[in-house]
Amino acid sequence: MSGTDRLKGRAQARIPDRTQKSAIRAENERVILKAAEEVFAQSGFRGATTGMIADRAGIPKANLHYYFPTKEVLYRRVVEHIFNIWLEAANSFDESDDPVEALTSYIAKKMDISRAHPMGSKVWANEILHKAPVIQDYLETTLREWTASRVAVIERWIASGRIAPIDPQYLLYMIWATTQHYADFNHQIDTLNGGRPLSDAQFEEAKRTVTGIILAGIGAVPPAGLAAAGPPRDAAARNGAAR
Amino acid sequence: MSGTDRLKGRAQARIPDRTQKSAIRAENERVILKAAEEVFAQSGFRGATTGMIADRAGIPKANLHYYFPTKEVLYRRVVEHIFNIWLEAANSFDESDDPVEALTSYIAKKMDISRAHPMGSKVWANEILHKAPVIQDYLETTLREWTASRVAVIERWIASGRIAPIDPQYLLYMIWATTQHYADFNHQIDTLNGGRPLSDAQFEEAKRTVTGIILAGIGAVPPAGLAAAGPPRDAAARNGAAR
DNA sequence: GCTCGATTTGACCATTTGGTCAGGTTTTTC
DNA sequence: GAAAAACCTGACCAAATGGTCAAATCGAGC
Repeated sequence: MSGTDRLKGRAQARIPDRTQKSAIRAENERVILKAAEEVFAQSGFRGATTGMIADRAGIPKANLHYYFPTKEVLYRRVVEHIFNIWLEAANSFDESDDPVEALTSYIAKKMDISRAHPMGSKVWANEILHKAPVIQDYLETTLREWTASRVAVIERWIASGRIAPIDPQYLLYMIWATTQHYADFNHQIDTLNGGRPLSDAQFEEAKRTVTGIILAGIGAVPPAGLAAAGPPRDAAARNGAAR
Repeated sequence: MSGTDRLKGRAQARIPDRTQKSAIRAENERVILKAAEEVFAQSGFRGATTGMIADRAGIPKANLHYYFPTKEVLYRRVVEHIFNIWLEAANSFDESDDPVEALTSYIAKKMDISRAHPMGSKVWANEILHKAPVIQDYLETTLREWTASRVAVIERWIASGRIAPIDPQYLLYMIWATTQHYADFNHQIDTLNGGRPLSDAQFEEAKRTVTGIILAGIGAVPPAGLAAAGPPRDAAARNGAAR
């Protein structure tokens, strides 16, 4: 489980330094990784068997082991994939220096990821739940740096009086928790929604609600529906429409 | 995994109807359940082995199977235990009909549970992540009813203008997600906190931040630190302050 | 201090599972 | 078009694991 030691397997050294992998290999790896993501999400690292993954990918187990020497290597690849998607979303945080715009776009992006990649998010959640045996190094480097720099951004917002003085760290956790909840706990959400997944409209409403509560919660914008006395556009419009 | 069929095992019928179980049995079950909660939280249902649980409980594996015939029975007992704690917290939602008081106390209670029972929360998260193979029935009955009734309460708050018109369902999800995050993702939080767990003071700050953002977010209270100028209540004052 | 049910446990078993391997087939390269 | 490399796969193996069992020990009531 250490993850630092590698290349002890035999197949590893067989790949020279060529950057170009054959089309067959690329396609098969893609199929296997997709299957692996689903099975790992559904069953966890331990619960997933290479047999299950191979079946779902439509290939014999021995073939899977031809491309990925061990279950652990395969799992690590899946987790790295998720983390890259997560990082991509992270960029939308910097789209603007305005808190309303930046947070709106970041939250929307994270919500969209939860909807588009629920499996990946679950794998990530599982990994953290089990103390990140495979990706602890990412947490301590990339994630730590990203978080620190965004905390700084939020602190500037506070200093310039654009949002209320809340602790940035806990605001970020709140955003992460809330957005990922729609992926990780989607089974619970579906069950409470009468056993059906949220419709597109419902999901958009959830997104609006989440964004609205957070923005209003940090004083970046007035709470929806209240403050109706003000000017025509902005909050007043939301009053009647919502719900 | 269905959960509806039981009593097919042989050991089940051995327990008559007596309500009183021997002191030895009670104590051993307690120790085993505690160990099981930790191991299931750390490794998931599949990743946990009865051997690991027995070791942690300090008894031979065969002895564990004397008290709990199968791993599944043991797991179910653990999950039921968590669910009961969760339900207990749920009551604090009804402590007051005032949104500020009710939500403050509910959020505080849920945060405290995350801190006091992180293992239990993780087991629950794991269970939902894997589509609730064991507790689907709870989701469809108790949880569904509880949620519906609290949605109604929140709707009354909205109707009487005490909070902004947000969708109650998504507010609840937000509270659940955020509070449970401190248990389920505590490893990530610890890592971002320099590898150390949150101190009591930090945790209280987190609790305040979460409560503050949510209450302000739904317009139950002005955002901390802002809106200090205007009239005491009335959201209109917040309008200009923001942004 | 005897009896009988409750408890304890080492040894054991069947199944599952990650991973290997030898030998075959296909694709690429020259 | 043939040699080399890449790819494929049925059969197999050692280790791990959930669960069983028979025999031993303990404990409360008489």
